[in-house]
Amino acid sequence: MCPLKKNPTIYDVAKYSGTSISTISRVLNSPDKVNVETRRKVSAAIDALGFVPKAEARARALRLNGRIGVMTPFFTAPSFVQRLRGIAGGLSKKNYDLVIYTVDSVDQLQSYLSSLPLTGNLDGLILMSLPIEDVAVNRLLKHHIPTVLIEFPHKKLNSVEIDDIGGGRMAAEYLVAKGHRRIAFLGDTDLPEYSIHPVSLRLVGFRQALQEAGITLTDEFVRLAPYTMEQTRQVAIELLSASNPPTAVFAATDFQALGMLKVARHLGIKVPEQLAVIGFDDLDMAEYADLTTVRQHLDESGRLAIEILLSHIADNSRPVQHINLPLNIVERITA
Amino acid sequence: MCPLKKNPTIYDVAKYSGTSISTISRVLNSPDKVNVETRRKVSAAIDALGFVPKAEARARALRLNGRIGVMTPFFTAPSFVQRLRGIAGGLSKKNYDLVIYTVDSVDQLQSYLSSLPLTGNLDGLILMSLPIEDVAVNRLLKHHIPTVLIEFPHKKLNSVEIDDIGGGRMAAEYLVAKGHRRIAFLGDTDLPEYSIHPVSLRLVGFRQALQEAGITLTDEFVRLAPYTMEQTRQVAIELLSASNPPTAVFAATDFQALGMLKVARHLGIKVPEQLAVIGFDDLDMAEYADLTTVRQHLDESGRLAIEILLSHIADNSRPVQHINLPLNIVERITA
DNA sequence: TGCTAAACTGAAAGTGCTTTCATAAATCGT
DNA sequence: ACGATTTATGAAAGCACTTTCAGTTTAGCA
Repeated sequence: MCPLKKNPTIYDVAKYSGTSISTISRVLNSPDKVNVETRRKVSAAIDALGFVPKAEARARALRLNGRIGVMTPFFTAPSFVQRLRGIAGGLSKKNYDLVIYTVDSVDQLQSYLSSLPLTGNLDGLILMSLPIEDVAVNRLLKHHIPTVLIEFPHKKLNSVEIDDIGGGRMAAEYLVAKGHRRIAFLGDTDLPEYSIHPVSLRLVGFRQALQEAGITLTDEFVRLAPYTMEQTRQVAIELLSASNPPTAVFAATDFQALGMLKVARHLGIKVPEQLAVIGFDDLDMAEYADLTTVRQHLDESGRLAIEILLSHIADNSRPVQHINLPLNIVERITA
Repeated sequence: MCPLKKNPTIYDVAKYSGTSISTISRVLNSPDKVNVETRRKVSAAIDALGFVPKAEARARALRLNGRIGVMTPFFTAPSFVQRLRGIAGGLSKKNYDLVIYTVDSVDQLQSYLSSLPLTGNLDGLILMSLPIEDVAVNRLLKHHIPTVLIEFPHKKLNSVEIDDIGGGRMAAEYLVAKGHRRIAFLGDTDLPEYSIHPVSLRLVGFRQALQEAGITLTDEFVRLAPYTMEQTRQVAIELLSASNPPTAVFAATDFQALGMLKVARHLGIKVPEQLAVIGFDDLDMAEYADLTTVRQHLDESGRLAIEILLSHIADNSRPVQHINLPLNIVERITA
């Protein structure tokens, strides 16, 4: 009869639609729990009255804001994306907003980390592949923001990690077992300075295991290229067209392994006969390319991260968790 | 005695300072109405407990940072990711929070669309590859939420689109010009029912152009497979191992083109000599695979969407824009 | 000293929404 | 057809604060 009141509340909507406030609340928050017919009536009432739920009241009743933040290096790397997918998947149906903060400098990271906790409108935070200083850790702790780190552990915060050194070793052992002696390493350099460099750890493990097999990794066989297809190709070409090229290459990321494969293809080098290539990550496209690789379950790492986060939001007295995800070699055909 | 509780409220402060919550509230809101001595005690308690009124924090945060929402189909498709990257890039340094909503059913889309404009505190919204009904459009308009649609235009809302039909034509013309007559189409079926299906449009254009070249696309040469590598392979195998296989295939997405290439490789079919493959999208990995493809600039679509959105947020009287992004063929080596 | 106005303060009633719990209705197996 | 579930709904108890209102001090002033 008389729509457009000043500021309709759920009480008004309830009256108008002939239901109760609980029902209104339900159609707003979990529509599937409301009979479709009732839902329709309520929606109509909401529209008719121009009802707008007040975020403040909601946050108060819920004792949380329903927002979880994810900070990630500006996602150029496919692996970040797959992790993000895991996070989004684990969060769907959970009634939390997913707020993405892309970081592209150490300054920005710092400033996010110093202001975000204070604004008090995040219920939890996930840091992907970002290093965090003690000061920032303490700030998060002090403000009781549940936090999960992916790929960059800190003893006081939850984390989901992998054993990069071990992964490097696995790659080395695999190639050695296949009989290779002339083995090269292809890594990237330009993960931005503020970001942890798991690639270096992979190199450490790789070198160790080779050492133990009596093989010395010479400088000539350790190549680093910025994380772009073009630069990777450049380095790959140098490596492969040397006078005495390697018979096997461990690329510290699948992305670079793919670059390597492309170069090999163009140079007419047969894979795996003349050149074995093993990658690291097991990106989606690794399967397409039949790339043998050290698999870390990227999606899973994201999924685990929110699981931990949500459980800590629900009960913030839970002890800190450090989860170590297993690695394994996926043997396809490039090595 | 025991400061640092989880989340101090005014009740805690009241107890700690031996006053009542009303007094705390007054100290916060109108200090001059509180006896200076009491005020001092309360302030001390506030400091000791590290009390931050939640509502205030929220309000401040909401003023300081704007929020842009992006709704996307649950991003399994690489193309969504690349668009998202464009969006994030265009938004960095802009002092807006990026809130991601992943949609995986038509119900969820509806419910987001009916509640987000109201409850979401969003300054603007981008819908990626999602169809939107008139009702929802009107709701957005009514609540003055600037919106940009990507890949699914609506006359009343801003949009960034491409000419899918034209793209299909380009592919056909390209293949015909190369002398092919036996040409097949590989599309996907399982873009979830709620999502627009640009692939069908590509097929329409493709068929048209073939027709004009005097070639009829038979049903046998139109194959649809769900959007997974496995299913795509299955269909590709059927197609290629038929008694009279096609000499060229247009895959409606690069992802499927890659699946096709993989199958061809496994069957020992030479590309492009025995089989030409052309894709659509120009994903990152298309370059790696040397895939000839119809390029749409995915990153750019996201960036443009954000630009339009921000300009409309700044001045909501601007007229609706419909931007049409150009397509072009990137000739690499698979076709 | 007695009486009133001014200055404080706390109890309690909102505020708009969520959620638990109990009840009522509908669906099902047999 | 009948108890057993399952599903849908409403009543009512929070949630973290603000504000009103009445009560208690205190101060002011004959």
